[in-house]
Amino acid sequence: MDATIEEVARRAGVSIATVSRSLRGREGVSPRTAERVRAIAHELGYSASPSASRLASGRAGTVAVIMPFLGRWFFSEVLDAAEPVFREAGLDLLLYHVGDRESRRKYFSVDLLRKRVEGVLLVSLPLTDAEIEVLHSLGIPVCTVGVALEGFRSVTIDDVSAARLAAQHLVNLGHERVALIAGDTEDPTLCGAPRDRRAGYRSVLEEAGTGLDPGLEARGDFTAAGGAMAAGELFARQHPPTAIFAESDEMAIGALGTLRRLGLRVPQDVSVVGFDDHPLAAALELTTVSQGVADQGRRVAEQLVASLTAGSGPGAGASEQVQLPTRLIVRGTTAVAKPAAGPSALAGAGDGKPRLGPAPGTRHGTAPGTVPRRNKEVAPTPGAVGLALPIRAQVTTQKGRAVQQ
Amino acid sequence: MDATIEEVARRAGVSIATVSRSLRGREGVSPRTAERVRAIAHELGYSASPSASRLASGRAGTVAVIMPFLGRWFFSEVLDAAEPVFREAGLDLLLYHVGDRESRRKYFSVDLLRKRVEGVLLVSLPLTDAEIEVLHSLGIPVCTVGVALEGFRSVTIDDVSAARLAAQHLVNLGHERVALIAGDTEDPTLCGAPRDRRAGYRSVLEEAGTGLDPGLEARGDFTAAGGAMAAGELFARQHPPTAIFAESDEMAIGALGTLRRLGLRVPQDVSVVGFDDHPLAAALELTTVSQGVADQGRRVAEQLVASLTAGSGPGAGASEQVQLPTRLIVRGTTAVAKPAAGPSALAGAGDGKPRLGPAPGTRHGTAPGTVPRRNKEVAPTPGAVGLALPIRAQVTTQKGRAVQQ
DNA sequence: CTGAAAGCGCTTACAG
DNA sequence: CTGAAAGCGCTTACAG
Repeated sequence: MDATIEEVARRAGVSIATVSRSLRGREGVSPRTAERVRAIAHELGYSASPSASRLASGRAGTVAVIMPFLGRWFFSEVLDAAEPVFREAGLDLLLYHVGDRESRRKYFSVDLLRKRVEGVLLVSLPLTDAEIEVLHSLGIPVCTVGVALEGFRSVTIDDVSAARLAAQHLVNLGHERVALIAGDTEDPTLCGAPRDRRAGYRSVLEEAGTGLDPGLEARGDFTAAGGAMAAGELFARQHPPTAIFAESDEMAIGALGTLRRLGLRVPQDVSVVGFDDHPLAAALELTTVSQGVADQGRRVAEQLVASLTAGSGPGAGASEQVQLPTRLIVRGTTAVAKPAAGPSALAGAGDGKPRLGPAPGTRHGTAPGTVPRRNKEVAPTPGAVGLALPIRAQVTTQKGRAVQQ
Repeated sequence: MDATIEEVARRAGVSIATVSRSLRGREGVSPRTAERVRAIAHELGYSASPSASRLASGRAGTVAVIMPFLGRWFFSEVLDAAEPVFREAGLDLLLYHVGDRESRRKYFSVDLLRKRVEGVLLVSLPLTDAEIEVLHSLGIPVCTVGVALEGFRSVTIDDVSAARLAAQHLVNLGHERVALIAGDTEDPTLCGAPRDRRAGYRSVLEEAGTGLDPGLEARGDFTAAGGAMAAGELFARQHPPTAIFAESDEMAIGALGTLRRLGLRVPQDVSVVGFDDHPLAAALELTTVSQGVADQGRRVAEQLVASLTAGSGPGAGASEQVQLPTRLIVRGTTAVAKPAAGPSALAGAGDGKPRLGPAPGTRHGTAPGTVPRRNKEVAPTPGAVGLALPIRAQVTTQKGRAVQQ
């Protein structure tokens, strides 16, 4: 089971060069010889030592996937979709989790990557100029997903347009106080998604003429707990919102929990839109913006594999920037704004203090009239177009009415 | 930046042997020399070629993490917790996703693992005897998490006892028709978790004297969509349950969605308990069994690293089986069974047909009196004890009452 | 089509 | 403490 190439060669009565050529399907070996060698290799359970063949050939046969989070849905979904592509291409997948600044410095010191991998897939990781410089100096293909980097191939969505879909949907429903639960937009190490989604949200509100209110923005850190906290803050303020757009489904679901505890009904009292189309969003009937995460993962992996096999051929170094379409999926958490609800409807929470505890005597649920509308309304973004133009998406209700929003 | 050890040696005026020793912190080098060599190596941006040093030393410096799913929460959480342990130990993490039978055969053909990694972490993957045989023949440390394998170290929980916590909780609340949403218990390739959780559930029901009703079990495939389907089936049957225990939070959340669509209130009409303590479970106030997934991931990684560094020392080959404790976390989705509700309460869904559509005029929500009780009631399992004894867990309510259940 | 040989860049006994 | 040299197990020009 632990045979070496020399043993195979001896057993087959050929040179090790011939064994190597036969096993790797090279030209220049007679079919008969090749076949015999393969049979013997199989019989001996031989397989080439990766380190030896890497050292001799100079090819690492490995790609690095670098992610800042492993536990969050977006990231594991990308990994799940990318992995089979690499496997198919015969590439080993070396996983790097860069969390803190410390590990970042370490991984981007070239040492860790150079001589070790022949390609890098960077997932939603924004980098400093110095880090980008390091990646360039690696001299190997680097592809990114979730964030576009100057000079590298990437697969992304248009976060501005995607966020506009969500915000516009709420504005179209008559909401005048639309809140944002943002990811961490302060941290410069975070990637462009939170920045762009916020920009999209703001642009819609500005166009709607409702003006921007800093009191309508809160931070949720892209986690359910963060979303729950953020919703708590929003409804503790002087003028609470009537609708919430959360930059991720996980935050939106956290917000739903808080709303229930506050005794606010969804969507009667408050509408909520998420972002991602997390599997649980469908289960919870959460209206959301689907960004086809699996697609992104698969595409970027294919992009990297292509860069690897293309070698230094024509266009290999070209920084192809693919932008995938997104769409709004209207489910049960959004509804027309109440005629003139005002803060009165929020009596239970409008006392100026966060009220995360339960509100006895109130209920949370989906109103009879709004539940039936499900999963039927989608609005594709321009896709592969990066302009933040006003979205006039085609929305089809279950009854078949086409609506311009 | 691409210096070789020879260049460093020349530059430092020493032999490459000395460079190697200095850089690896070996004994037998004068401090002065070692320091100078390190300085020059750093200046030249030198780092040893992994494949060369692996070939020369025979050590792979890499561990394989093998998982059947990358997208499901349990798996990404384990990965997230295990990764830093390997990084700390200077080990590369090679990720293997074995889904279909095809890729399994491939990965377990020894070739893929041998000569490539020096340790294997198997996540919740049940194996055939042949596959286990292959792992043994690898001759390297193999640790498993989520499932215990004969002859290998492992970190698991007592799934039987853990499931009993959930079922007993429901029985104690007076529920006489407790349903199970199981993972795939038919598939022999699935690991012991679904089998054991079902066993725990059944044992409680048998002890409770309510008897076992096959009509109270449905399959959910460990996904939210599967859980939603399963709940639909359960409530389409002749005698629907009044409580549900789902073998994962994702399935439980899917079930919650279905219940809402059916117009059934949680927990007034139906109680629901999940399994995992998924981050979203807290947000949704889902009563669940916490199994400390991050703990399991960290522990098993440490176990593997220990096996690696212990080498063939005393007890290195011992198959240490660690069993971590679980606990019930009572939140807002479980409540005392209705006095004598019977199928009447389920009028809207008791027509014998799956009724996944919305039920107009009904609401879903958390009752005033039950919401306040949150996150305070926990019941540790015996931990590290594998016996499926009747659980008499200590449960403390928010009001401080101690309850024997 | 086939083989002998150099070489990939390290590590590790073995001498000194 | 230090160095010269063998060797890890392959791949790849280079001859034939």
